Amino acid sequence: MPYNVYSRNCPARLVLDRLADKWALLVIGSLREGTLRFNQLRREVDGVSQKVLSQTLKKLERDGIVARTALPTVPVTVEYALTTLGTTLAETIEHLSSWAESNMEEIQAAQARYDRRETATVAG
Amino acid sequence: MPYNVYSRNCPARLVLDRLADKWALLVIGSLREGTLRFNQLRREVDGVSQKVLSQTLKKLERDGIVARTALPTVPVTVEYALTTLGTTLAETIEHLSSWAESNMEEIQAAQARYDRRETATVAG
DNA sequence: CGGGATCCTTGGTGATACTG
DNA sequence: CAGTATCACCAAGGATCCCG
Repeated sequence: MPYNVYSRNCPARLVLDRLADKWALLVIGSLREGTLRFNQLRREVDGVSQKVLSQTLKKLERDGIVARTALPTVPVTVEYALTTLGTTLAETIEHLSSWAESNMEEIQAAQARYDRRETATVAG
Repeated sequence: MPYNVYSRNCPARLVLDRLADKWALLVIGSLREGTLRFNQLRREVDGVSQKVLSQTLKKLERDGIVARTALPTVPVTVEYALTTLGTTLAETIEHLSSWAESNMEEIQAAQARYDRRETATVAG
């Protein structure tokens, strides 16, 4: 193989880098249920600022993952939806999401164990 | 349902937030092939600083995804490996990774299209 | 309503030096 | 080898204001 995914200049790594974006993941997940407008998305993805949401959507649009449609209403209405490509990605992300849901208890238990060891070390 | 994954205080979202970490993803991917030592990992994950690698490993250890073993050699040898939990996560990430590989060409094409439109708009 | 421009703060990042 | 500590730096992110 010419290069592996972990190499800085591997194209797949570039894609992966972008996917490893908390907000992008959350936006894609939100759009799985259907088309949303800018402020709907903003409310759905709790904690995202307007600036970052705007940036994120622009990137995703550029990547062909999200489609942006501006309706000529007054005031303007802008709709965001997943493209076909985006839908396949959303399914993949869904796996990650459900993994997180299934294993979060185990993770929290591990964290508690780790933290107890930490303080125990300090104490004794 | 009590809350959705996109809510700031949803436990699953907390897990997801952490997973949306480029370096964590890359580290987990690297460990899929087997145990690695600190500097091996550092070489494998191209571009990671030692500070960040250290932080990342500590988080992953806390989450019970990675196991850290210090061998009493001189100088000390520290090995990192995936736990059982980590292995299941690695499989999930693999899906994401292979999605990226399969679709990166389409993404790059979309980007080129987008950029052409951009400059076209500017030009005329 | 959607989103650009601006300012300002935080924290990620790299380089360097040091310890066990 | 496997880190920790420190510093200088820059870019990402939040808050705010404003416009079409």
